[in-house]
Amino acid sequence: MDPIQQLRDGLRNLLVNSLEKSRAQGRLNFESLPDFVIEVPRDEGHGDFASNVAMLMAKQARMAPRKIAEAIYEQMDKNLMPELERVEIAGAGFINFFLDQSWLYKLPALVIGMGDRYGSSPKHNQKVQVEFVSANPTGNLHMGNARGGAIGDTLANALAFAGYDVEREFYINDAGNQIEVFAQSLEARYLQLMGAKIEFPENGYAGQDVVDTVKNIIRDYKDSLLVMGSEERQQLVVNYALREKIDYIKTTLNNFGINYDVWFSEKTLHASGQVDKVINDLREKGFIYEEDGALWFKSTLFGDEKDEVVIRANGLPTYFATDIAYHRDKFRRGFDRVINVWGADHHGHVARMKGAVTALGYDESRLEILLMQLVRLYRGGILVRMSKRTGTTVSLDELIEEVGKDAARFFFVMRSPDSQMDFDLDLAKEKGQDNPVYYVQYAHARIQSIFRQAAVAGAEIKKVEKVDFSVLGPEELQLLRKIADFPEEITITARTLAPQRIARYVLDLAGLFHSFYNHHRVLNENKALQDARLILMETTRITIKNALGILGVSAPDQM
RNA sequence: GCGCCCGUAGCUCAGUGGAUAGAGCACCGGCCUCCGGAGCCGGGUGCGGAGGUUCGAUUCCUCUCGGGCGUACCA
Repeated sequence: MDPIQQLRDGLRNLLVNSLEKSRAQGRLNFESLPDFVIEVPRDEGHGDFASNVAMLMAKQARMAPRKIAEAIYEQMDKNLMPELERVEIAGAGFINFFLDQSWLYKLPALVIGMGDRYGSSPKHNQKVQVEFVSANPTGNLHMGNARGGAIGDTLANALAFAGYDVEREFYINDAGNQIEVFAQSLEARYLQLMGAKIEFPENGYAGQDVVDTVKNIIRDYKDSLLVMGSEERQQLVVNYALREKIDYIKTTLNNFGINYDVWFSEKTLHASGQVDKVINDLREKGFIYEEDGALWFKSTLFGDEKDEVVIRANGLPTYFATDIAYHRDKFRRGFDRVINVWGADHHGHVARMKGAVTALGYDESRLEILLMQLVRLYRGGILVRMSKRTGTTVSLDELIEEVGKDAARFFFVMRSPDSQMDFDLDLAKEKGQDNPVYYVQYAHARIQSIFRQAAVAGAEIKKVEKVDFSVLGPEELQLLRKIADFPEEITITARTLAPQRIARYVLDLAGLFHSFYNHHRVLNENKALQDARLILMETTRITIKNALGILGVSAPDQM
């Protein structure tokens, strides 16, 4: 399978074997094996792999790390690892392994054999749900939704590649307070446009998009709503608007490369009685008490700062109550991991949500909440306030139109979710070399161009099994080594929920390619070298394309 | 006040407790008779500050300064 993993396992074996022998001979004293790593050193001069086992062992062995490393070295049975060329002890006590480079020669066949699956791990029968964006269906999608979309979808892709069964879910907030206000706003706009002189609700949705929706309603329903009672009228306009908004959201996210498996309606949680049920269940378990006419959840039991209202004095459930029901529903659907991508403005909700999950009897570590810092929008160097209500900011569909899906997605994911992001609209609108996505896409297009040239020249691309890779030089082997890192890069991304790793990885890989390209010709007189380099190019291309695929960015054949 | 996130090069940002902390942009200088110059090569006295834990701290802990967000019977 994964050749890197095989080598790591081999080296781990070698070390453990040597440690045990040293202990048996009384040269080394230790109770248990430390949790050591076998990593690819940053600096090539430190070998292909390195281990920190000697340093971690120092305390319990009561020996200097370098002494321990020497003891391990002396007991090492190199026959266990035929690829091993030499071992060095370096620095504070690192054990550096230098391998015969021929292990890399097996890689191209693996990559080409797996094709668009290269980088993926075998399925391991674990279900994970990623819920992201879940924007209120009362307005346009803003930059925060866009960032959440790029992050969530990239994570979902990475998790799927890492072997999980992944479900993408959008939670539709189609119930609750903001929907009432939405309905009142729509109704007021309708009546106003029909000539009535009435006040617009003070906290209503004042954006132009509401007016546009109402104009559509008037187109379809004319003045027929004037004779209705207010309740019936509000019902009609809000249902109309929700349909329109959800449709808009679906279309826009689709254009952003995002397709959900499940669109989950908040309303159904109320309708099916699940909200009442979950509050009752928590009450029976003793996590709910009554005060000032409201029902409270004892979130302080779980480390929250204060308890939280679940049923208001007016008898209506809060958003939190609905969310508890929602999360029980998620776990009942059998997910091993439940991942929510939330804006940082919801961070106060994390502790109590986890508390509620614990109270319901689930292990809270199965709920992972990825907090994403908010996006600040700049235009002409000036901060643009984002307000859904007034609609004065750039929406996702406008962004896609201006900078394109590829650039936008790459840009959002490049940054770590927990760092605040300044989005400079003027810069993003510049289609050009400032944007790193072009650097990567260009690498892919260039490789395709080489193949077009090869075809013109009538160059034959040999089967990978018949190619001799020993003609490749250090720069090319470095490229292969980077390609070999890809599967692990994905599993780390899936474990640590750090989608920016994929962007960094593919930038690095493209950089190695461009450097290679400028120093060596693929098509040349030396046929054996040409054969090997053509395969190397295809191997590189597949990896770039797969990485871009995870990011939701296209890999163009020409630009 | 309290809580969460962030302070890394002139700017925007990477960096799963490891060795000499990186990239892009900007700035300066090189590279096309040759597969796409949207490229390559070279040029850098930077981890906000102070303690602590550790063989080893940009990374973990405490305090402190600065920025953002939250602190509703809103979502």
